[in-house]
Amino acid sequence: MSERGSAHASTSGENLLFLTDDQLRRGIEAMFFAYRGFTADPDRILNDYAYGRAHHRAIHFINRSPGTTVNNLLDILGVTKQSLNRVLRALIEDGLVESQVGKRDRRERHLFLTDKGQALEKELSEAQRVRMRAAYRDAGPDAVAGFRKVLEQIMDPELRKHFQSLKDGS
Amino acid sequence: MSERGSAHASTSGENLLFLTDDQLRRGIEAMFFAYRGFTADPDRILNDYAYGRAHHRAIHFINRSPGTTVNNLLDILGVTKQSLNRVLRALIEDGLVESQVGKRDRRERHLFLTDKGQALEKELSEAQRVRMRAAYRDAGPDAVAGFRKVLEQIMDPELRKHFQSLKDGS
DNA sequence: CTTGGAAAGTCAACAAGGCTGACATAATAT
DNA sequence: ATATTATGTCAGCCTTGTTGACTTTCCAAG
Repeated sequence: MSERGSAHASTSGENLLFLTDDQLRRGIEAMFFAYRGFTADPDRILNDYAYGRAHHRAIHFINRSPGTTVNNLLDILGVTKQSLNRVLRALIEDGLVESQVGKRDRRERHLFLTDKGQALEKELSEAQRVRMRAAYRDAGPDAVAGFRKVLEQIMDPELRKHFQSLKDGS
Repeated sequence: MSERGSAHASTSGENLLFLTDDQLRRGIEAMFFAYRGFTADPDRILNDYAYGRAHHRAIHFINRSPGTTVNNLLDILGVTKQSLNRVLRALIEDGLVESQVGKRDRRERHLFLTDKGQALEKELSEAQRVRMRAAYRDAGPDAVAGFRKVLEQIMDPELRKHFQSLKDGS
């Protein structure tokens, strides 16, 4: 934590200019505008398939952790089972997701993407990656590290756990 | 500018590891989880007032640019006038927003927060700033700079203009 | 073996907040 | 005069979230 030489705004010898309300407000607005861009490309594609963001999120995390249970997905997505169920039902009916009864615990349903589901997942995630790749490249590796660091701090601790447990494998 | 692939280091003398699909996916998930945290605190407050995020956004940008017109707000928020109108009507009826007929162009309505509106704005934004302040502090100034840099690149160019024009004054 | 409770699914009803389309009004611009 | 712009409004639709009530399945503890 280096010292910064410049002028005021310090309570403990550090330059805390980056913590002014104005800086914070800039960050808040940046999050707002960026999130719109972040979802714009997948949204366009989903529209063609008559799906929405809720379907995208389910597809993403099923792809990420094949065989995950409904309850686990519920935790990650933070919606009610009724809400998720509506989405899953559509995806299963349309043949994008397969639901397998658990072997150890046959109450549980394990979720998998079918080939068709994987195809859509790839289309969606690649569209989203194109934008992120361009942003990362323009901003550079140091900026990317900071980006991720701040985002991680913004998360609720509960969600941060989920995020981190996705780091390695499911 | 090609370079894709997973794990090899450089094609042009630079280390491009931060552009791997895995890194991109991590960023995508970080955005997802962080945005949830980002909106969580205001959402809780809004719930008490029977308002939603749409009201928050309107309040935020009216506070940011007092006297802004409906059309300008429409551009920034990226929703239809019907959608915005529903929200504005509620805020005006409840005495949080005041709508003044334009003087030069009397078709326009200029929007202002009343004292009551400013009070809610302050409550909402302070709740959001508490989280952001903690995140900024934990991540440090360099990370914050990178955070903002990447977010700005993620925005649609159209929205980036709006973001940037909010930098100074309205 | 019975039973309590967990996991999952389902139905119904509702709300917020998006959307489109059609139309009204007022005022500016041509 | 007429066209265009800015705004407002009504009606209706969709997605995606919510609660509440209820059922089915099935594991596990008594």
